[in-house]
Amino acid sequence: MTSNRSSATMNAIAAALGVSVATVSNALTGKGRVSSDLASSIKAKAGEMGYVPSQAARALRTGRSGVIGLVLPDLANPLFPQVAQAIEHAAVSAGYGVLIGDSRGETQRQTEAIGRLIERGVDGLIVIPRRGSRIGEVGCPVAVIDSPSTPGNTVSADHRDGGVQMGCHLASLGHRRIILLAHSLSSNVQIDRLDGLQAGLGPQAHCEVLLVEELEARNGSGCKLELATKVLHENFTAVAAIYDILALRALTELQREGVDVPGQVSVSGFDDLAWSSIVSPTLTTLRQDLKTIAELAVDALRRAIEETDTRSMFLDRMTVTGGERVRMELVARQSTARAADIGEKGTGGSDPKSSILRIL
Amino acid sequence: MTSNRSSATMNAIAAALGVSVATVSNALTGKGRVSSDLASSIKAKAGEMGYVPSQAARALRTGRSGVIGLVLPDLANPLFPQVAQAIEHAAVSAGYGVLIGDSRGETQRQTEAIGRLIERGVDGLIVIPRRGSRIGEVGCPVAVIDSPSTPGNTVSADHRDGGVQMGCHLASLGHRRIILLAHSLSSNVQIDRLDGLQAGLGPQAHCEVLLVEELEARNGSGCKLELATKVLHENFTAVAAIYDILALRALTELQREGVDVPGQVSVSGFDDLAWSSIVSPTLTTLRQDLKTIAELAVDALRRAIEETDTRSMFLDRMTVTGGERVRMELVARQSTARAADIGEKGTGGSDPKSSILRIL
DNA sequence: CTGAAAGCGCTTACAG
DNA sequence: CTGAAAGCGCTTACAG
Repeated sequence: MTSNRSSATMNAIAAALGVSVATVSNALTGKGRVSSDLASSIKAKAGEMGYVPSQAARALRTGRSGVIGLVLPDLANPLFPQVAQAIEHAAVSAGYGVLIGDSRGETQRQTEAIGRLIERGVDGLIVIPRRGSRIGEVGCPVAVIDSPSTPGNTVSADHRDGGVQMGCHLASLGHRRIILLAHSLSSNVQIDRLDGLQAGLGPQAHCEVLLVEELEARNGSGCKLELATKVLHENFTAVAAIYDILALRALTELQREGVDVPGQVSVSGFDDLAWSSIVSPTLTTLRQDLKTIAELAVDALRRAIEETDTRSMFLDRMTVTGGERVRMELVARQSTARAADIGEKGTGGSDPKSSILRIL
Repeated sequence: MTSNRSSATMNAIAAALGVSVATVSNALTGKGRVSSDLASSIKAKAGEMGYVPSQAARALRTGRSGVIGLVLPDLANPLFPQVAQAIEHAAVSAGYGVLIGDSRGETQRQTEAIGRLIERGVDGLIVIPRRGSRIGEVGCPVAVIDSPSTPGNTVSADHRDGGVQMGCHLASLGHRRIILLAHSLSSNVQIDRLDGLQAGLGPQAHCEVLLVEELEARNGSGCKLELATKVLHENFTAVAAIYDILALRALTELQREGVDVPGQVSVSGFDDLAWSSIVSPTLTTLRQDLKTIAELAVDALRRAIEETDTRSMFLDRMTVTGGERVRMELVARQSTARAADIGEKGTGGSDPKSSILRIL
């Protein structure tokens, strides 16, 4: 059944009330061409009969499905679900349904997913492109969420500014020798963050960029980062990771080697994943304002969709642009706390090391 | 546009070829009532003209949207994305689109989400119910993924057996005093896992169940678990957490207190989240076979949907049952390794403590 | 303010 | 094997 198995149709309502379907339609959609008395009795009847409009019929007639597609590079990646949740919410609030398409990390699947969603009749698409891929013309409006540095980007967190914030934060805590831990330079997001970090730390800071992709190419995936040695022997006092997963990897590895965080070295991440406030020490990170990003994306898409109807059908280039940047929010937690602050956090009290060793 | 803005219709194809739309339809849907010659030339023409079928028209006519709804308790929860990914894949393979509905952790929203998806015309629903909630009659087929102990459950991982596996694993490593770390007993999944753990550990084991929900009710959310004291003073040798997030919390807290994992205490989780193999030490856990679970759920739903057409429309009770259990797979990693094994893992070599201290 | 009618693009008995 | 026709449930000019 296209809708509820036993749902009444407009025809049934019209028959029950002795009016025409046109009037029922006008009353129910609130176009206002019906006397308010009739309108209310129609609405009452509709409720009573359990009327549920047929989206299929409406879509066929109006050419609008009321559904948008969400294309994600990899649903299993920990940040995207939060994005998906935010977009689902924004879309539902705007009256859209959300059809998902997962690229599972492959560019080709991304193209396939887009194709499938379009065939399903979506009115528009929100795409978080796979690293380094670009979205071509697809014949329907597309809002892209990526990095401000990505051409065609519609909206994204201001990753560079986030980096600047974190850089300033670390600099203000006195850090001068910092390891910048990234995965790969093929991602605009990572480049923006690194760039911001360096800018925020300032010229007097000595930074060393560690690329996990390279390390793993040499030593196998899941290899040690050898951070402890570096920290201890080369006097680095902070590890600024480009996203929380890397921070977690660094944090646990350091702890395992007996290095105290934040006593001997501070650790920070990006994105504020669900567990960031649950690990010990809790992780200093930057939170994306996914709610705002989602709302801006959905809104830009909605406008583009509406414009499509108004404008000529020949207009096939439909990429929504705008390039809005949404500010990230610094969340300072224990992993970058100064010794004096650690006690206040309420969980470091009985930590034997953090109260003895520290370098800042 | 319901589909591609400039897509040809069957009418256009029929006109171009001088045949009837009925024939075009029959040829394109492969119902086989058309001569193979004509069929191929119609298909060729369709391809050439860039024909994309209108899902809306098809849905209106057939009463089937070809879309199923996926209702999740909380997309932001780390396990569900993996589930969503698996279901998206299974559904797409079965020819369905997937509309998402997120309950954001509230039972009421769950009901709303179900309603919205039904109004959008989904053919059926896959629901992962919120803890403790039950899905009432909704007027369309529903497959439930939860715990075998949940009434109306269609398919799920065999959480109890997973617990048994982990229990046996720990017992075989010599553990006799184990802390069982759970969040709450209001979840069937957690109860099943705990139950299995205790069964697997056997009667000679001394288990203590620690409920984080209770702890946090007393000491505030994010409070310390005070595991180190317990482990050190009460001679517990293992912490078996009911899911990976709790294991991570335990692991980092223990490490921070200077307790060596697995040297002094083993830690294990459930679910094999993305970061489980990246933390140090890597986490011993149980992997759900989400691919199989998703396929079984989609398949059960598909059968129920097809049955709906065949059977009387009066049949409104449509909950798909079955109660299949899918075996979980134990993934033994460093966090429960015996000392002799740690060197072999290739990353514990330079760990000063794990090679010195151990209790097993 | 209300209604009759056309039509969105398909599929499906039913004839031929 | 092929086609003419009806109809899925809506919305939207157009008349009245």
